[in-house]
Amino acid sequence: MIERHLLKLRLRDVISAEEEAALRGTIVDTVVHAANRTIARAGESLQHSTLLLEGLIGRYKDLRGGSRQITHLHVPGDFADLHGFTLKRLDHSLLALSPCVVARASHSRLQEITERLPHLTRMMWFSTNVDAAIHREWEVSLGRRSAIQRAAHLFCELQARMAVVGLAEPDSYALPISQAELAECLGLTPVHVNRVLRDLRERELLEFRSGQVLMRDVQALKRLAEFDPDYLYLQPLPL
Amino acid sequence: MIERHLLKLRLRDVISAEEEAALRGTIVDTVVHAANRTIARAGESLQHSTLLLEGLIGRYKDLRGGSRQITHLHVPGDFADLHGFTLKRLDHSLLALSPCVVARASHSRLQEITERLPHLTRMMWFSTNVDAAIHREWEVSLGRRSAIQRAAHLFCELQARMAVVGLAEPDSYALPISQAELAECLGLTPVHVNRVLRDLRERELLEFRSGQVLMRDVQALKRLAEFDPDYLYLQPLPL
DNA sequence: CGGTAAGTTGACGTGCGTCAAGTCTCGTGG
DNA sequence: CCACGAGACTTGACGCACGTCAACTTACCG
Repeated sequence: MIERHLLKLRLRDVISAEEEAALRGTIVDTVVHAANRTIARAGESLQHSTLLLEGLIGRYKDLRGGSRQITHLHVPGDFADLHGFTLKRLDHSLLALSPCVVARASHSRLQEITERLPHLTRMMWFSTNVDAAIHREWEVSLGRRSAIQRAAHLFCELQARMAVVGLAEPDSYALPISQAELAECLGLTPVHVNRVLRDLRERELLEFRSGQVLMRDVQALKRLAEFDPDYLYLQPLPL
Repeated sequence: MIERHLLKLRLRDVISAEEEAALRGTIVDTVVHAANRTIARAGESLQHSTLLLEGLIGRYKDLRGGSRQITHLHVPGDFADLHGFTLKRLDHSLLALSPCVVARASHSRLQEITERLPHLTRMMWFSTNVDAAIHREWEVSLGRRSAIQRAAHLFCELQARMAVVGLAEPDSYALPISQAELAECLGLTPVHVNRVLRDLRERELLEFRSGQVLMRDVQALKRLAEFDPDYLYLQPLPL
């Protein structure tokens, strides 16, 4: 159930059997969400954190005027709102971008972990800090990169993150998301995203069709995006 | 020394005398940095976290081509890189935007806190999660708000955060930063920031001159920015 | 009083937004 | 099997917010 999450944690540091059991013990149930459903709304107070098992989840914030910005994409194995454990209410909403299966981790059991298992607590803290590092990289994209670089960077990031949990080939992966939703990640309009995708296709860098990403020239794509995976913290370093 | 940091924490929850002492005990020394000096460079491994006592610090990332994006501004009382405790190396650099006084908190003593003081550990975790919430709001600004809204939003955010640590009046505060650095926060060029500031001035919303912010019409400014301080988590909620 | 960095302004260019009219895809019901 | 509708995608024409370039002013400091 939480195997993919453990894969990610163990990339960083050793997780003992006791820690693994404690983590498994936080899960109280499993829920299925249909595509395009809001899973949690900004401002709600929380009793659980959402661990994504299957599908794609986006964190987003609405603006007056009806537009919205997706601030983070979650792949299977990610906690979508582990930060909700200390924040108690969310400043953003959660959206199922595709049909999703999620496990729900009880905050009271997470609290017990923080009382008894300092090392595992540091690992959970670490997870939320990596999320923040991803936010920073998205700020750089939104603030300083051109539309095509932004798109290329996002595709590179998702390949790297999906690969960790066994969901990506070196040059392809499933990304069940519409161009309009991509636009909400990239701070662009759907029309311009469409043009950027055509551009990437015509340059023979990448194709994105019917929820499938095919990287035709991984090296050139990473060069265009200035992609450096260091900010994902995928190397071992004991806590 | 760490009074301003305690002010922020105590806005959220009670800090016991033992916890306060432990926090004070993490500080090993105090360092002064001149303006425009890089305090820590992306990629370096860390033994300390930086608590800002006086001045302004920015987190930034460099891009090929020489431009850079500032992803977060720190005011006195903030840890600029508490996340460095679990990340072990930074994905961004730290820049003293004005002359700064910082206290350095030893990671080994922070580690002891995580072993002995679960509640204080949750408070520190909370702090880094608020930083992430601020990153999200900046993503919204960079992705979806116009230049003038972005600027207005940043000025509102900094007023709220400075006020918490006693460094802002309801309508004014010191912000020792150049227009070029503002541009690096806002994802704009210095030239355009200059025009936006003139626009804000001519609309009689806000003046920014010689490092001083004067909000001439706070209500209208917040309306323009769509500023809602919920994402700063300034209300009490026990952990 | 001269040098340097910060701020200001105007003329002009362009990347992305807007608007509008398609086409393509696919699920549903006749 | 086809008709239909709805949503996703595509494309072209045009507009504008912000970028670029360059000249100038102001503030500050030695």
